[in-house]
Amino acid sequence: MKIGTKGRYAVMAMVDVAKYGNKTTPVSLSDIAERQEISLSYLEQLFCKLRKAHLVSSMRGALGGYLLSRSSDHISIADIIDAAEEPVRLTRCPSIKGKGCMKNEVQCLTHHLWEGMGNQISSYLKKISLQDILDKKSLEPCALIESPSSNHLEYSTCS
Amino acid sequence: MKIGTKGRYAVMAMVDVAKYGNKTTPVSLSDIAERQEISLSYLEQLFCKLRKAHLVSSMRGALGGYLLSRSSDHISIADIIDAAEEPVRLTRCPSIKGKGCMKNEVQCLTHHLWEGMGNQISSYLKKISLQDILDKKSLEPCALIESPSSNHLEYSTCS
DNA sequence: CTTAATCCTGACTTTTATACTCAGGATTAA
DNA sequence: TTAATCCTGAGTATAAAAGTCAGGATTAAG
Repeated sequence: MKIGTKGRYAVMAMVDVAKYGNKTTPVSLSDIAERQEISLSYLEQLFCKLRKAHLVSSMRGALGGYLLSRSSDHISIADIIDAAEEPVRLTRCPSIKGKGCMKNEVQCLTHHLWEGMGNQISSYLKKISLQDILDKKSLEPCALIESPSSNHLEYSTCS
Repeated sequence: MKIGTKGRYAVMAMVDVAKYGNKTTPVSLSDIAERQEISLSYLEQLFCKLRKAHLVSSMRGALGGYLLSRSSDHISIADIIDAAEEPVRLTRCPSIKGKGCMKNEVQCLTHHLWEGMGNQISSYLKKISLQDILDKKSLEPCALIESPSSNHLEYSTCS
């Protein structure tokens, strides 16, 4: 899993749909574009993916727009990012997932690390739902405890 | 914190130094380049940063090379990545760290999320030392528990 | 004291991925 | 019939990443 603007925009847009839509009234992309300051065409691309991932359903025609296809507490952030962001595989060796790879030892030693980190991120994002974001209760489970000296520890502080 | 090849190469190179060097014999970049299949000039750039971050010390001249400047169990992966990777700030609003930002509500709701995630990653990587990687005990603390359906959950499976 | 191996540095180029645009079609409420 | 919307693919432009190059500084060994 990787997180770039695409994923971040997708999350923002979904929060917008969750906030301004309900079961009967869909939210149009042009409204989202305006509120979130994201280009309309770019949103169209994103929602194409979100729809294919069954996170939203669309209503075409005038007064159309998008609706969440499940309730906001059953959509996790990981769901959204998985849908929006294309999978990256910055790999150099032909290891099959699960099976270890056969190359140079030192290189392979680090595989566990990246896998572990990916799991860490995705398990974190799986625990957080759209509704949690609306309720602002996204932060508690993760201890902010310290990172006093280490600056530039920002992943992307701000959307 | 962001992780690209730069950070990954840096970790691989540091593991290499930890493995093939000791207190008296430094490891030359040309050896690392060959073993890890990373371009020499690129390594030179990386080690410039690693040295400035006091993670390695250099010995110039023939038979020179790099040494860890602390023992391998006192160097965390977070240390290495912080040193190698330049900080990203994919931000659109002028919020100051700590202080909340003043813009549009939905945008700001997601800030907590990204901050939490950054903390999640860095606290994970802080717990893992170079020595842990050599000992292959990097994976245990992080539960691999499940990710059955969700494929492309790879951050970067392979170096 | 010369040489070869190394570190050191900045500037440059190439490549790739991202972010974004554009053009046009399909659908449907009013 | 019209205007608002979704829908899609192809194209472009920008920026960041990855990698190269050229040349200097330092030093162990012969």
